[in-house]
Amino acid sequence: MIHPFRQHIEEIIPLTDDEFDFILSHFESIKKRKHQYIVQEGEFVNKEYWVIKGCLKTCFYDDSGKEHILQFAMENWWSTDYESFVNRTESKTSISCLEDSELLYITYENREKLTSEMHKMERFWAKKSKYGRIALQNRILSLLKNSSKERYELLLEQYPKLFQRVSKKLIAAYLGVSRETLSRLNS
Amino acid sequence: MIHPFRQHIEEIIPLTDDEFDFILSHFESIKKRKHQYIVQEGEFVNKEYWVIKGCLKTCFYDDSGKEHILQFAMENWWSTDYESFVNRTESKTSISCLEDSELLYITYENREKLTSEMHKMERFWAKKSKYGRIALQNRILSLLKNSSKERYELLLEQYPKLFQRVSKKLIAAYLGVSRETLSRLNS
DNA sequence: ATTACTGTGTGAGGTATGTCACACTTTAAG
DNA sequence: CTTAAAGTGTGACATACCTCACACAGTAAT
Repeated sequence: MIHPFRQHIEEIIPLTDDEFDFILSHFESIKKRKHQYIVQEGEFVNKEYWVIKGCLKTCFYDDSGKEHILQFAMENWWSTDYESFVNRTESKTSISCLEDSELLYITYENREKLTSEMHKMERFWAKKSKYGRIALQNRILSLLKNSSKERYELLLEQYPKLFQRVSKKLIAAYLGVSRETLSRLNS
Repeated sequence: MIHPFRQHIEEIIPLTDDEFDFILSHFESIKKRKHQYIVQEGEFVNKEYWVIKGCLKTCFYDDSGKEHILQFAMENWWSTDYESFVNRTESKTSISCLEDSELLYITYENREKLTSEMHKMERFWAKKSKYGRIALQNRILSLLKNSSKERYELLLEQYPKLFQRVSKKLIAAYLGVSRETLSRLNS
């Protein structure tokens, strides 16, 4: 059976067996239990994670202590505090497990090494970065132009599986409304 | 005098004279007047622009016809409908000039060509893409966690020049509030 | 100079959303 | 099994923000 991570990379760049083994040798795997943290606010993050199995949330808090969600990550998604990872600054967000999770991760140093040793991976990450940027841009568009109800429906349409795995409170924190308002959107 | 575009690239990657000339040969320049469009919604965008002089807005409209602003671009900033440019899809946004403007642009084909011919530029764009992603991420963080007043103050702090060149109506459309509300924030 | 257009501030009133409170159910922990 | 904790829905009320209206200043076009 083909490794799900290989399948993920090959959606963008075809690989030989040797190339995949070489890539994989730069990663480690790790298991984490529900409620455990992968990244804590204020840390210097030097790993980027890929979800083999499980579900993560990237969250942050406003001055009144209210939680907001930047991103969920389910199977085949990447997660890290991107700003901290790229700029070597303190993380503004925390990442934790919503379920018991199995992850691959690559350190900053290994990512740099792999980027320079293997041009295919430089191209892979460049593509990923482009797509990530487009997704974020569309989220901003949606935050500005759509009502809460519309944002709720768009999310439901795009990621129906999320609603079976994640509490409404967290969905609300992602959409930018209170859980009470989210609850009343259906009526 | 050093070309401002060279200076811009050299903030990330040092260049020889020949390298810069080679890069520049892939670009064209163009002048546009205030109110003219660079990109219109629905078009397939195949150019990426760099502002030598002037000011652009990237805007889009909700169902009620209200204008929202995704991005401003002043001197030394890049602008295009990134999704359309990367994915070869129809643009969701329009880009137009807020002042008479002077621009450099590169076509999609030339960008691909330059990326493959010159590894330094592949790295330059990869870096730019990373930074762009971080900026967008921070905008989402701000939209979720900060009040309108806080967003206003953060923008004023980060881009004071913008307020001397752009109407409050457009600032409001960028921040995601009505111009009336923006006007009342100061009191 | 005249006219139109755009930008800006401010009042009045409506609406969407937030906050607090409580009830009840479901899930997790000892 | 028992108890605590988290998730969910709903009512009552407060509030931030939107919309519409109007006034007036500044700018551009004829």
